[in-house]
Amino acid sequence: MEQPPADRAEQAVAHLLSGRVRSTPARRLVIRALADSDGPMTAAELHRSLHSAIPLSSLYRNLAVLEQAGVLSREHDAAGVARYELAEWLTGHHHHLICAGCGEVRDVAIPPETEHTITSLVGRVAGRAGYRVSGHRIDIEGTCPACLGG
Amino acid sequence: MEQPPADRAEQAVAHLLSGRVRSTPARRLVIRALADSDGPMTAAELHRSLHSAIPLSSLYRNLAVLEQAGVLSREHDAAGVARYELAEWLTGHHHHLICAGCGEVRDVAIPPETEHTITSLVGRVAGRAGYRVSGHRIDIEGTCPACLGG
DNA sequence: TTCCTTGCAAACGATTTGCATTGGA
DNA sequence: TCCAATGCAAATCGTTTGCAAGGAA
Repeated sequence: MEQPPADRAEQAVAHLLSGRVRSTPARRLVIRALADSDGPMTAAELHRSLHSAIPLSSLYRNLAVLEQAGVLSREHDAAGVARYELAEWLTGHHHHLICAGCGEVRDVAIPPETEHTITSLVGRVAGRAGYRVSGHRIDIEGTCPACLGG
Repeated sequence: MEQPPADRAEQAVAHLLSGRVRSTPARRLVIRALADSDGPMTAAELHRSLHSAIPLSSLYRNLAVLEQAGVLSREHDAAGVARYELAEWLTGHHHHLICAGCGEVRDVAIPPETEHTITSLVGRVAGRAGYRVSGHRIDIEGTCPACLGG
């Protein structure tokens, strides 16, 4: 969004090396695929997109390593399947547009002023409940153009 | 939130009957348990809370029926486990406070004016992407009081 | 050498389903 | 009566793990 996918991928790899995490071909492939995607991907989607170059078990193991390294984050979609994307410090803060028809998840950014409003509101509401806030996530549910025109 | 749990449970049962869905003891138990909860519950939590009165397979089947009937909704938590709660037309619109420590999910409401602001903003952002919006969900991630004091 | 990573196959846990039986309207 | 709901056991599917082999530092 703010910067080209290739740069984000580089940053991610650099971050790995700065820790004690190896940069392997498989990991670079995964990072690249996620950097090029316009939304979080499932393990199966990654597997397909990489033409089965990485067996599912290795893929899952690498996803776990990358998640622990802080390079990517995991969530679960409406079907309960895990979806992975680059961590927010790489992609920039954003939210998700989720199609009720086909289930696709697409990144979307909202204006900084509104983000700011939401952030402070969220802090106030959570503080009232005694929580210390670490972040928030907004999922916008709707129907995508493709499913609308069907 | 706006109305006592018992009323919501009654409304839910009435809604079942108004459709072609039977009101069975198991379903009433599930509805009552969810109406009394202050956050979405997993099938395992429901099973435990009902002292195993309903076998897991029947529980899952009833949850599916109730979801299709529009009486409850399903989401998936960070662990990928399904959590069920009464549908919003019964509970009123609300969001979730999620503890990163223990994983508990708690209902939280935010002020109507802010909701309104968010709703219109969300509509604008999604519209720009060609989506027709049907709703939104905000998850506030943080640490609950219990986990903070540990 | 010494770990870390790999790939296969087997194990896992949440959820679903087949089937015979029970029960509500 | 009759279709829907039940309960058990077995199957399913995404995900995880044991283990032996391969690679990088």
